[in-house]
Amino acid sequence: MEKSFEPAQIESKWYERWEASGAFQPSGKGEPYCILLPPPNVTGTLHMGHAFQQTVMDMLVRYHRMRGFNTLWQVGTDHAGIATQKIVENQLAVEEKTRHDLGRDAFIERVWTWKEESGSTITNQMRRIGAAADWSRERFTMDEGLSAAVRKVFIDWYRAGLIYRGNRLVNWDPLLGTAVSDLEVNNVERDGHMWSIRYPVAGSDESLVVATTRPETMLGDVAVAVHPEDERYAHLVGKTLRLPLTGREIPVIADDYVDKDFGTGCVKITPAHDFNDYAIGQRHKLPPITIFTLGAKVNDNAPEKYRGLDRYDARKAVLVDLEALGLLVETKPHKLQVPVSQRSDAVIEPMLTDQWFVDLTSDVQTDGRPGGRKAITEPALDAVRSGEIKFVPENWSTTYTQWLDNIQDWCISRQLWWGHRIPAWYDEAGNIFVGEDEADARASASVAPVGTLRQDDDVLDTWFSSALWPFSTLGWPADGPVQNERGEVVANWEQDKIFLPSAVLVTGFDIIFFWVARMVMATKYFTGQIPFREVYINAIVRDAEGQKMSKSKGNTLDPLDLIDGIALEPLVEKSTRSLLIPQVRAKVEKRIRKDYPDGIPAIGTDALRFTFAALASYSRTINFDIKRAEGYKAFCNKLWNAARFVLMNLPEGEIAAPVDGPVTEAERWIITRLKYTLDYVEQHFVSYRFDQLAQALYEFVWNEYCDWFLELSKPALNGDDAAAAASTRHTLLVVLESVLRALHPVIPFITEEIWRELPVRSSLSAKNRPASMPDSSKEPLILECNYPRPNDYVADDTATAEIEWFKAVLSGIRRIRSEMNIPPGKAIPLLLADGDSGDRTRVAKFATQIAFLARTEAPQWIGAGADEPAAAAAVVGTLRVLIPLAGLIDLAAEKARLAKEIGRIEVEIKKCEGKLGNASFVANAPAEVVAQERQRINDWNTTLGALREQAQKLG
RNA sequence: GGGUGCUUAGCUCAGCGGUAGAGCGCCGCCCUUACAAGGCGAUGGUCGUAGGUUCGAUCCCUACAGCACCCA
Repeated sequence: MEKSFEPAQIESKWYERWEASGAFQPSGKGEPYCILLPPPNVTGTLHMGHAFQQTVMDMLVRYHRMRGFNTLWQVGTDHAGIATQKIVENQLAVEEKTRHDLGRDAFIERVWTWKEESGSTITNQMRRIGAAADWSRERFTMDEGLSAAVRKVFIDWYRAGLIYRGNRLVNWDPLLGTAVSDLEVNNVERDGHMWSIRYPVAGSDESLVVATTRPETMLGDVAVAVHPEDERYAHLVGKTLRLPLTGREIPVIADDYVDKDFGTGCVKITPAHDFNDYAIGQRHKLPPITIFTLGAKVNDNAPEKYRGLDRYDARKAVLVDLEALGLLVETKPHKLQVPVSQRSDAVIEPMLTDQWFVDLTSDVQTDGRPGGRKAITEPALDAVRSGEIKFVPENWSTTYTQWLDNIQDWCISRQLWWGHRIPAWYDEAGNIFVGEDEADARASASVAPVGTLRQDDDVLDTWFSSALWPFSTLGWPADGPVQNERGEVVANWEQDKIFLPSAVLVTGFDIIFFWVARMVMATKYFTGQIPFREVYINAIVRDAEGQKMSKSKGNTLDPLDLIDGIALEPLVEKSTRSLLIPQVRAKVEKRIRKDYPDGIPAIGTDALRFTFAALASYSRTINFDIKRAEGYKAFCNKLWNAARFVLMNLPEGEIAAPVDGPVTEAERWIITRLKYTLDYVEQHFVSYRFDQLAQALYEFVWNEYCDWFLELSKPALNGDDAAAAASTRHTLLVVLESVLRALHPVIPFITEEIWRELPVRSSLSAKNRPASMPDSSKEPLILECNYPRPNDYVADDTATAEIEWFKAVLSGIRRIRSEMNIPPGKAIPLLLADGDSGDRTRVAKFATQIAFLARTEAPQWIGAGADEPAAAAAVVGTLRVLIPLAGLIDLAAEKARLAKEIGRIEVEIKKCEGKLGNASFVANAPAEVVAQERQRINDWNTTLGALREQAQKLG
């Protein structure tokens, strides 16, 4: 083995071997365990959030595979309708073309080409993370099979009356020219103005003043509303206003939506461009007036002079004209919430358009069939409320249920070309025909079409197809094998439906609505099953200061840069490449030069994964500190070197197990510790506490195996007791081999690499080979081994007590050495006084180890009453461990050290006495707590006695 | 306005009704034959504030403050 851990060398060779072994595919044996990968955008790249999430999934998948489950990690990508279309449109823009220049078919052809070019980027990056996924079943939401599922769901829901087409107010992105979901809209606080405008009452000298942040929309006003109990305006309700600039007459209406105390208490109502106003308009049966085109320019419903103006130019023109008329009462600065499209950053314009919706809100249809709330929404709510689906951490279920309780119908149509085209046709009379294809649509119709049929131009929301992921990827709705475009079988519902429900969904909280809820709806409706039993909501990865990672801040990290390392200049270049604003570029460059003056060191995949695990508590954010990752690279190196030590000390050939079990206490102790560690690990896998899991293994490897067992093995290996030496060699190997398997799900590469170096053909490893791999001629892989279980190991509490005693003695001597500045290499005399018979036995047993590890001469007992030289002392129970002062130690310093220790213990004793002296404590506290307190005070008093005796001896 | 979190060592975070912890950093001594990406040792916190419950509160309850995020 190399002298130190070199991640790049070992990572490169294992992934292909693993994949080629077939172990990533379901074994066909054991209980099914399935994880669905949240499909990333096909043209995306891997970011820290993906890397974290995928590490979590991979740990679970590898662990359960080693535990003998029939494991499937279902992977794939989604077509990301808007994002992908926009990328290709941007490419066309460079050629000074639009998608309309190409036409629909040629454009879609071009998107496919781009998908073929860039679609494997993210899946290849996943392989670098070590993702043990079944690539032979990789799917894409636009695959023929998944598209068939989309069509079937649309048609079935339509025929069940649960999908409808309607003219509704939707969030319209005027830049992209499509409706977007309310989930794709961010409300952003912006500085704006509040304008007060006077509306004259018709046939009177009176007037009203309305306040608005969007004065241009007055062109579409249909009313002014006041609160029904607002006395100031009661006499005007029912009267008519003359709408300035248009000359139209509009009524004053009363509606308790209005807040009397906000502004003037009068609200202009523009139903065609505001969601609240739309609702009021419907209540009062006021037809909306649309005043904008789909490109957010003023349309022909407005007075001629404003027509064709962009909405913001129209605002200026309206204000100028109102001012001229003396109707602009006030202008003041105002902070307002502006709806912004996540996809284009354009300000959303609510628009009345024809769209397709999934009904999620009606209880009963007019013909008596169940409405969407009963058929789709409530089953999805019940799945979580009943506990059938559990969120981890649990409180996210509140987020889920509250959203579903207040859900709106789902607008599923998008005015895009890239996506699943809606399987609906219109005849010349406007009748709708829905079906698999035109023929099916005709055949299923109850009326004869008038003239020719024309297919709907729109496509479905990408999330519509993602909602079907839990069952469409398993082959539904076909009932036999499903092939991909290369003719390979990728799914077979008949067999694969055993993977539904999947075990756990690992995903971010930000898509609980987008995706999680919709998967539950669709899966419940179409299969009658829940899509997954648990939902683990992973934390959001932020930078070391807790800031959100963003390219314009320059605090993003590319997981591959952490794995491979990157020099400063290339890092600056790639971080600023896509930034167009010079000030932002300069800021980002400055930050990167400050944060990473030497670039980013290569820490390797294993250390990155361990870091993610160690940070994965139930907290909702994790702050990624590169320093922490470097620490875990050191851990990998520690493990590596421990393995080197073990291998250096192993003989050639078979390593036989000692016939009567481990010979030494140290061996029985480390095996006990291993057993308990594995017990914790098992619990932490169940509770998804990867931080505690990582910590338990970290502490075992470093603080127990390396710090104590390896050190204790040195005197044993070099000692005279041949049986102890042989047994110790075996235990060194057994524990190392076990802990490698235990660590494999977290750090797969290094564990596979070291494991291969072990004498795997020995009886030791053969017994851990799973039944599924009986072929001994095949090169064994750790990833196919059984996961170590607590019951594979025997606890020995007596041995543990012995070693704890030994550690206390050794730590006492070390403390004296360190505090008295005795050089570590210098051998010192060691005397022992007092103590009981147990101490005598233990000293005899551990004499060699103590002398070796503490660098002392052989221990000498001082008889009771005999003269003692002045010495520094460590106290273990009643035993005094003495280092003579002569020539080594400063008497005054030792006295001061003792006094400090005595003081500390006196404080502890006072605390105990305080508790035990309190009658109500003794009366009310549980008996074992009182007993524990009595034990403590005894122990402290024993130690105190020994320390005082020692202080007295020093004079 | 509704909801959900968070506040513990210099930093990042665990923890928990009964002796306050880890990693990193800092300080001291060591290149001791697995590992200087290391070893040994030390320092460091009245657990956001104020009340309450309790024999006992960092932990449970209430209020408040500050900081995040989600929804309207």
